[in-house]
Amino acid sequence: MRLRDDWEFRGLVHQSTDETLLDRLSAGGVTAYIGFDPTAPSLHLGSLLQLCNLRRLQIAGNRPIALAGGGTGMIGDPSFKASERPLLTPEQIDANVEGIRGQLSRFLDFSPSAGASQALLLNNAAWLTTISLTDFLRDVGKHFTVNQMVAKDSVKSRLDRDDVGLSFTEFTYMLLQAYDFLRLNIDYDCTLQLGGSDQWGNITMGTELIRKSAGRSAAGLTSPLLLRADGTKFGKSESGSNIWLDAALTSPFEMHQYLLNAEDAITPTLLRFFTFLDHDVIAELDEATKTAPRERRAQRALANAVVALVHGEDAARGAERAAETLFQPSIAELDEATLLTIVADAPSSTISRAEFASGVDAAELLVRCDLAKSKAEARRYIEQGGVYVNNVRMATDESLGLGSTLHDRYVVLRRGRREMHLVVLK
RNA sequence: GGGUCGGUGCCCGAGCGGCCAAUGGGAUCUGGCUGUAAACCAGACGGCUUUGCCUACGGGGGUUCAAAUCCCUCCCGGCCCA
Repeated sequence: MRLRDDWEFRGLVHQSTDETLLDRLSAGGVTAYIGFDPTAPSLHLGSLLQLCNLRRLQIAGNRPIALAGGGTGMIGDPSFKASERPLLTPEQIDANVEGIRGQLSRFLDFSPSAGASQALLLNNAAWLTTISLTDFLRDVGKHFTVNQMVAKDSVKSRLDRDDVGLSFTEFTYMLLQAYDFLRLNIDYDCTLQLGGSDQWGNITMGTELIRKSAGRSAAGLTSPLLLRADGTKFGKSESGSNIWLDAALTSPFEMHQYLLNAEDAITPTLLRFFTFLDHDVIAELDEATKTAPRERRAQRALANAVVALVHGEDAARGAERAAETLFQPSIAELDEATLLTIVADAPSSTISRAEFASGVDAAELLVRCDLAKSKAEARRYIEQGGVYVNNVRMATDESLGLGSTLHDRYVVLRRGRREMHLVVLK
């Protein structure tokens, strides 16, 4: 399958500097890069599309460069941000870059056996923290006017606000990114930068700098922003926190659940962006959502594919098995072996048998299991009928004891429609 | 440095001496309807040893029986001037 056909089918292109770009990528041999901000120790679902795109490029025979923003991270990208970013310390940034490094290898082939399309991981701290200010201003700054910089959509909203403002430091960011592209173009023959649509302004600054200062041509390509039906960004959990790619921060089970609950309207797009499934499979799944939405076949396929991609096949199977077991209405009739298989994959915690036998305050247990932030909140959930023990709604005056266990060892707690937790007596 | 406006709960934003844990909107959560969707409807939404108590309206100090509300001072931000 030619890359061009695949990208068009999946709707991966939002803006492009060059009509022939997809054909050149289809032919292979292009070096392209995407930058990743080291603002956190892990990448999250919001970065997944860019990771997949680099992978797609590599599969088609191009050379992908993942650029960790160890230098730009010192400044902070103001693009479409409502307020000034807090500065990270160099130590934090270094630690974050290291965390991201490990995750990239799941998506890209960094081994020499990949030949000309061997992936590269670079850190722009290498050149950004060493260039002198006067060199930078003469070599980069001279090519741009403040007039055009001020006119960028990405900073316009900040300049128009009457409550926040934009620091000179962040204003400079677009020049730093342009310089990255120039360096990669000269040192690695990198001729393409990809990114989300919010990066368009920064990317074109780069192509312009390359043209003006090196007399070479380079291209830019952005992908559409992934929005949910209500216009909010995809990738945040319901409570607003990120879905991380690091299993220690977001368990495979949680990620699986998040995707399994994707709304119908956005699922076709997610399948195209985040999976490598064949076009006819995707078309079938689209159809399944229309004809038999309650089966959620598309969501299941999506959750399995993404968790497998990020955490491996075993993790995907474990998460699916745990979900099937826990959400079974007749959970009380399950045999012990089945429960035992999901302990590792489901969110779970242990409590001493003696403590549980003497009676545990339900509100306190909910807090301990992370199903409630405070006892007041836990009590509220119980009062509102939002707490289930072994999938049976809990009464306000009910207390928990050995009588609540399954096989004398397990208690399945649920808060609301879908927050599950397995308590194991030890 | 000067002038001026501002800093309120997750976010936006009212309040401008007591009736304020603080109107309203958004977000979130729970319930109903469903498919562990969406939309819609209803309710909840600082904490605790919960008829009460504690902590909160940028930080600290003060006035007062009583302060988010008044005064002093410091910190932070916007705009204008130098």
